[in-house]
Amino acid sequence: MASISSLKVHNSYTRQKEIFTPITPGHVGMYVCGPTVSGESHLGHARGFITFDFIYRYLLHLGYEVRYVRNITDAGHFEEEGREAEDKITRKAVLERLEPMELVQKYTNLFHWAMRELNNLEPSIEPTATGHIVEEITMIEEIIRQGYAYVINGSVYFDVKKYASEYPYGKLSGKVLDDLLETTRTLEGQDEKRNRQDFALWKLAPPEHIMRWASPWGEGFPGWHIECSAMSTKYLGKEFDIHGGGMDLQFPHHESEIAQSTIANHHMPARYWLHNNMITLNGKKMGKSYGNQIRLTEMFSGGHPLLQQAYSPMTIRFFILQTHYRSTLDFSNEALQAAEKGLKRLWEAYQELLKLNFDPAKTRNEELENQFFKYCREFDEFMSDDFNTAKVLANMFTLVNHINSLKTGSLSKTTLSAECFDFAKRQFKDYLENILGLKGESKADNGKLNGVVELLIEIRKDAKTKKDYSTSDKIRNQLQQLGILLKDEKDGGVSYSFG
RNA sequence: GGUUCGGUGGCCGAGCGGCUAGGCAGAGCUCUGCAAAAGCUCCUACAGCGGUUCAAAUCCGCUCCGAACCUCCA
Repeated sequence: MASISSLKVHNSYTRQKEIFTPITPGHVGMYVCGPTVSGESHLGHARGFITFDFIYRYLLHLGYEVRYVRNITDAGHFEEEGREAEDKITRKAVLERLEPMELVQKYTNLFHWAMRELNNLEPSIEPTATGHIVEEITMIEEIIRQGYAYVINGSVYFDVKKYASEYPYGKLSGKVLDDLLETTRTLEGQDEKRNRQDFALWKLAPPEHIMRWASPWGEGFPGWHIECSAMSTKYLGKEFDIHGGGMDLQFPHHESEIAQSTIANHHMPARYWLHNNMITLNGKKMGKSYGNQIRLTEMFSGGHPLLQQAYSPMTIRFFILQTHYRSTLDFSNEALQAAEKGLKRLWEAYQELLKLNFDPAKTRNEELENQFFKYCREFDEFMSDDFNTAKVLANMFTLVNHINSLKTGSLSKTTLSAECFDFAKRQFKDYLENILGLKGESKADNGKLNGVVELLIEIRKDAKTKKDYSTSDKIRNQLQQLGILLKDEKDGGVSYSFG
């Protein structure tokens, strides 16, 4: 088992791999930016949430007590700074003629369903932005008190220029304030802000807005960035261990969180900033701005023009695990189909491994044994090196080949020691199921159906004995059409699986 | 335009100074009544050009190409 002290993570803030040392020994506080529930999640979202899921699972595996906080953004925020402020949820609600909270509920439910399908563990706390208006207002008041925010016409803005003159604003995202000044587009209606880079902490709600809350500055709604700062502070403290999210959130979202917390709490919020990379489609980031997202419901059903078939949740999870989380991952049907087949082969070999045991009648293969020990031990090493799931899987596949060889292939006359089998089984189970979060997907486990299939196998066996191959092939082919695959094993037995 | 990060075999992707991951696809063979699965074998790449080094996909420089962020975005 990997020791806790050897975990290394890539910290976006310092741009290097660092040894992970928690603030409170044995405990980890992790905050991950959750979904905005004004629409359906797509493949790109899945990558982020799967990434932080296996990170969470690995921290648990190492023995940490983890408090994993992932928020739900259910309060709309302005579409674009400077333009006419509009509450996203309100806007869509008007279009769809739904109550804003009805929409929030619908997409929250859908999000939870997708997370379960993908086998993501539930976070320890899943706070909502609208449930923490009080904390958000309190934090804004503190920032005003410190002199880093100003009130204008019922809205509150963070004074980025003043902050940047005293603190390293832009370090996380690699931005220089002067560059931002030059490159920020000229937008209408920016007049009320002192500087264009200033961001809203609180926005006055126009009369037509439905979602609105009373505040010292009038009725309005919180800025996007303040939600996360208020909720992470409340549940994880002024300084916590890990802050995660997609790379596209580094600026302005996470940069702003750092500024807010630094002023209100006198602390950088997180020690380690972890960011997952994007999924691309034809070389372009999958995302709202490009209108090229494939929703999770579409992935699972195959109902999208770009999809040649449906892809199961585990196929998608495996597809994502095969790439390091900080690399871009390119979507294609070919890649997904490769993932589907690879996962099937891996999972079946894993099931075989669980059945294998030391066989005193066979020769012990010490060379192979050493390889099993080495490769299985390396799982720990790879995961502890910034969560390299791709390398863990590569090792597994090498062992898949050996497992199959031991069973029926070129190594079938040899065996491994009981200790070796035990270790390999334990490592595979820990990693595949507990850490990578994969699971079997065979649909039917119906006792009656199994009975019927077994009966048909008996009948087919009789036919085969009589060399009545037309009957035996008919049974096999018909079952195959129903998605039930029969395999004649070498020992004369027959196995079946629901495809 | 600024900042950052990339360009690896038919496709997807690890690796980031020496030991030429892995998956999928393709070819041949073995097993099998035939299939399927599995095994064995083959296909062996690092954008281009220079440089550093005993040794470079890996370090440095230049060129070409691409992406992300600078605006809501996982």
